[in-house]
Amino acid sequence: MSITIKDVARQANVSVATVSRALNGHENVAEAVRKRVIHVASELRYSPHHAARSLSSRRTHTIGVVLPDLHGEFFSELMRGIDQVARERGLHLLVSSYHGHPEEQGAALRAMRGRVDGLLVMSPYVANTDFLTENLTPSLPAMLINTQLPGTDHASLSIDNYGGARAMMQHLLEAGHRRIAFIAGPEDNFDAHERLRGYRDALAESLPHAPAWVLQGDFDEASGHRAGRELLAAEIRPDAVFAANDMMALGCLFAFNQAGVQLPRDIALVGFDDIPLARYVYPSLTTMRVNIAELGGRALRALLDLPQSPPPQQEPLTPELIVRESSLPNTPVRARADSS
Amino acid sequence: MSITIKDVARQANVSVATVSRALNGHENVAEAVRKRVIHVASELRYSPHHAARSLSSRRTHTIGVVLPDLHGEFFSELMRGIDQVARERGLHLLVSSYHGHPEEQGAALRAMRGRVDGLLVMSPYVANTDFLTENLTPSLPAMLINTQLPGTDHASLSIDNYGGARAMMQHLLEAGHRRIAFIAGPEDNFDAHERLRGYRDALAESLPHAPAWVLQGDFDEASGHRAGRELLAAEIRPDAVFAANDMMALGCLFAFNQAGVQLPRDIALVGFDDIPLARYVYPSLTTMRVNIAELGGRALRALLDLPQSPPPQQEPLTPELIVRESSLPNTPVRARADSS
DNA sequence: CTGAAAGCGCTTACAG
DNA sequence: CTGAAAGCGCTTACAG
Repeated sequence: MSITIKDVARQANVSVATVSRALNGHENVAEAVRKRVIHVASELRYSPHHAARSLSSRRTHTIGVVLPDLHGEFFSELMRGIDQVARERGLHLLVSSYHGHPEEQGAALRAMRGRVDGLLVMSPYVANTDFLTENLTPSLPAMLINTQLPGTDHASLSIDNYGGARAMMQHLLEAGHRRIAFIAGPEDNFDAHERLRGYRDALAESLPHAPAWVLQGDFDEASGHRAGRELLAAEIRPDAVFAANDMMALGCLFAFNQAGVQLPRDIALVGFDDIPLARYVYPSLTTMRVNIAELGGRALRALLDLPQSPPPQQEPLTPELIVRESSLPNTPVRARADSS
Repeated sequence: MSITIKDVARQANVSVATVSRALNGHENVAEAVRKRVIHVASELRYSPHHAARSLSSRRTHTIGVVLPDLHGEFFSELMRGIDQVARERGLHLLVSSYHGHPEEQGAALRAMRGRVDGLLVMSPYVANTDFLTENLTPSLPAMLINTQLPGTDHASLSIDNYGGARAMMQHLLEAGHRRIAFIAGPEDNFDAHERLRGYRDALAESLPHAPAWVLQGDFDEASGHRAGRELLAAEIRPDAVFAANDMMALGCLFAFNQAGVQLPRDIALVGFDDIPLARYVYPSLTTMRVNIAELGGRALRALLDLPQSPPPQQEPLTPELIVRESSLPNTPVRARADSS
């Protein structure tokens, strides 16, 4: 059995109420008593039982984080941002992922009851929002991240994927590219959807007669690699390739490298996200920088402010164009085999 | 106020005890009653209050995971493995990272009290183990991951980094390399330490007169990139470079690519970990595969078995040599600029 | 400034 | 098979 507040009270010769007050920093405790209590508590290695504390205080000091998945560059960065703010505020994180099975979101959300003071939820699915709406209760503050929930005014925070994709297209078009292929993300993914829409709209506006050239990918390197090979096999290759995220862009880049295609001389290539590797590959990758960690951090801060400031729709984060070697127009190609 | 077990009891015309039993699947409930209770519960969207439940049942169905950090390829994979097993067993995960500040581990561990049924702890620091030993109580089962805790018989699971590094050295030596440089990981990191030791020992045994050539890195691409540039500036370049992890190997690879150095013709390059990108870079990277997700999953399974089977020291996971292009001896270098 | 007591929402022997 | 009641370890009005 572990040490409880009673043990501390007995040792310190006070009531449990006083121990509680002393340890929680309430004002109304005599200084000498406080010191004694704190001393005894640390001597006994007492640490309050969290469940008991939160049952009586109605606070858990914990935030629930429900994500589609836990691994990968994106979630990992998101967690970093959330985690950092959580630490600043002394909060714990109860994480739960539903592994790409939207139907399990409901269970994940329900399981959070009585365990968290608030919820951060990301559900980048275009459809299947019922699992969400049905399980978001008004009694538990929740902040949606990158999640589209039509017909509700739920607080949410997202990335301007559409605007970002348009900005990237403008960059490519200004560089003189005309045959621009797009490697799309998963069809049921909201970000992927918006980025594709940005590509299509920008293309239709600038080059009304150019047909959209869209390859299906699913946001991982393998699908980018496949798409890259497919593009190389086309009768007329594209001038430029716009991958809906950096991981696919890298897969595509490696396919091009393997085939001896020179970037950007033969084909320009750009991505979206600005993952850490983007700047290290050769040639370095032009991309739209999305500050994912900031997205997470801001979402948590907004969640904590929620009762006070109820602006439900936050301004979306604007991605920033990062021009690197992979799309530099008319750059002299660097020598690749003439140094030792 | 949200729905409690009392509300369900009232609606279903039974006592709270019966509601509890019905919902928890106990045998001793009349079938008709069980059905009624379940129906009422779902109608009311009742979901048990976790803190209350765990306070009385002494079980939390939650596992605490204390890691140095939450982001990056390694932790992300580790979490994936842990998360998968957690879901199989219906467990939740309370995560906590101490962001590379070992001194905060104690607080993180103590905060887990009354919130978790067990602990998964990773602390890859060579020194500073006091924070750990002082806060690991026998009352809470704990499993150490990749953590060296001298003088205790704590249950732990780790990777055979030393053996892996030796195996890689053997591969390089067999391929005929003699001037082998090593890009080391952080000095206070246990994995880094073991891999360096493997390099040194293998070198000393096979080439007693060859001096060790060690560059300091810190496990990220940037430090690998720096080390790569440093190696290129050496009077006599190495035959082969062994980076203590893949991220550094990639940074080094990009530095070599930028300089026009041909891999593996000019210099062979190998890493450690087998992160997903290793197979996609050009040339693809030879590495030691560490099944990180399995490490996490196995650690959790071992934790759950802990009371029953108390073998404290688990067999370390053996990394597997994955030979790819970056170290293939005498491979014809593929053309890089002759296709269109 | 301090203590006795109620109460948070459950689970679980104990009776019946 | 069911209910009344104790109890889990805290916090917090309420008195004093």
